[in-house]
Amino acid sequence: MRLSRLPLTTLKETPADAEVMSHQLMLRAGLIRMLAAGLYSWMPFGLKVARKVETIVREEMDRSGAVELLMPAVQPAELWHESGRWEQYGPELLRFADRHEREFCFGPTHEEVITDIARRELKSYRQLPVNYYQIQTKFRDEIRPRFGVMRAREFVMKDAYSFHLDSASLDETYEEMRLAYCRIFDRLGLEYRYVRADSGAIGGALSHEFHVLADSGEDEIVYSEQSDYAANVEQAPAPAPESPHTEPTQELQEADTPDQRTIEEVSEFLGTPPEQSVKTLIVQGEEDGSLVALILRGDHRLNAVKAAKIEGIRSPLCFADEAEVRKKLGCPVGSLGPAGLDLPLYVDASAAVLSDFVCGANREGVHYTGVNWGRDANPEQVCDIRNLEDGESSPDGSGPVRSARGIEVGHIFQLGDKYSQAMNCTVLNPDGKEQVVTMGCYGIGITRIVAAAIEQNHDEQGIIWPDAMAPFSVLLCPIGADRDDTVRTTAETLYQQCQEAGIEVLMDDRDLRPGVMFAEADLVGIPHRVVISPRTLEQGRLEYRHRRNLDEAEDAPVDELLEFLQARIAPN
RNA sequence: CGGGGCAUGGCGCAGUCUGGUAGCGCACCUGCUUUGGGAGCAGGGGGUCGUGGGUUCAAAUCCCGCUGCCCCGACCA
Repeated sequence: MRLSRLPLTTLKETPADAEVMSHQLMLRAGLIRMLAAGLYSWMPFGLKVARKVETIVREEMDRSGAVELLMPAVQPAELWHESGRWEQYGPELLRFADRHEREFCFGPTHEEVITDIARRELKSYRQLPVNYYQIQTKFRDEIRPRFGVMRAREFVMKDAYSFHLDSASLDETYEEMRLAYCRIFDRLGLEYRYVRADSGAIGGALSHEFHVLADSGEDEIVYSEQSDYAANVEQAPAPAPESPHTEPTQELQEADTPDQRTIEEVSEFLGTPPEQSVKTLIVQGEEDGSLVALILRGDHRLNAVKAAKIEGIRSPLCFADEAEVRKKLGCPVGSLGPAGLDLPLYVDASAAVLSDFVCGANREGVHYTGVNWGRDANPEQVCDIRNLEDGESSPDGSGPVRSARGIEVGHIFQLGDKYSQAMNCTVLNPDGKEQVVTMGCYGIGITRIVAAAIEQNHDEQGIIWPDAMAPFSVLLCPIGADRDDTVRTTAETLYQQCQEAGIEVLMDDRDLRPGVMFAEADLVGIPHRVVISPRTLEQGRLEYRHRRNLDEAEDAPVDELLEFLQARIAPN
């Protein structure tokens, strides 16, 4: 393609409302444009990249034996009533009515539709297992779309759904999908981890997430360096406390702590370490209007997912707001503590073994010291409601875990019979009896991968595309082509040659000044750059640089540029 | 949805407090010069100041409503 034919508009300045680097660079490099909150147009360059991702995903899905189909994006409400999700799904589901007042939604996912297809198409166990997939635009009316296409409302997803007679068959396909996902992310050239995950609202038993590692990631994952244990912190069990509960040695005492609210402030003020104190968080209980207290060691962080799974605690976890706490408990949140608090206490195991600890006295500006369980407060339940932290021991006993941030780009689930049961999707088994099928589902966020790849591959100048995702492999930069016939004809010849050889080549034939041309080249991040200029052409050579090492120029031969390039372009 | 902020040409902003002929940088167009890291000079086009109402001789500026967007918390590929 010739850049003169493509109205590429790049931005020198960063749009003010783009927070993360990938969003900034996608806007600056002209990959996407925002239409409304969470809605983006994919401009020619951006679309090319998204298509590259799609192609690799499609190839590996096909290789795994999955079969592609395409379902409607708009789905009738009846199906969602059948599965029960019309009521469950909440405002994230975009609902609307047609001219006949029939209710529909824009599909955020397709379990209902595929299960409907399956129950019509699949009659015999002989047709199983089968794994259907599609690549399609989804819509989820996110509470807060942000980070550009990373968390957009409309996005492209590859979703696959497998059907099985038994769980052994599901296990097999699940493993095949895991391997296919690994091949996909390997081919895309991304650094990723797959982790045990919480299966969340979609339900089912086993679940793994694939995360692209990036500091801007919204998820925290923990992994062992000694074994292949890796998990989303959401569901990684925290280690049981090493030291058992010891007997009290101190009396309960009040300490004035004016204007000291956070654990850090109080610890500093009283001269006690944070791990010798306890923090108290008030959340809604299972019964409407009821409150419960969560107690954690001062230096630990609450794990909302683990907490919400505990009986007696509202799921999803919902914090009581400050005003409510003040009204019902008579003190600000910074002064709460388990001693004398008239709420059920859900105490993290690490907090439950403390003795002589510090906590709020449920009065503004006052804390207790020398607090002890049994004597001063009694747990309703001792449980695991905190995050596993970097450096703590791995749940599989293989040594310490590391923690890292990740962007969730893939998620595979064993669904079991949640949908097939509800929607009566059965086949005849070898005994001639009707049997409810068992299901798996497997998602990849195509458009999110584009953003995730940029988060992982950029520098101050711009994007550095991995070969497999680059909109073009090679960028030809003729310098002074309007003034120098040799440059122009050489560039034209090389462009033709590359095209005939099947190399995806982009020529910047806009006759820009070199500085502008290079700055834009760096911004859009095409991996292989060849400069055609009078200066080097006089000596019968060209200048080659890889986007990743802009400081290292190589001489490239004019006569054998194709061979030169082919040796450097990674096979896909 | 709760809390905070913003809305002035395509982008980034000033002007708003203290009402008085709408401005800067980038981008865009024309010409000349320049040509290996976002050029220089000269000229030019483009804005009902988000929207509806109110106050006033006069509103981007003050008041009220609405809308949109961004940021912080609970959801997800």
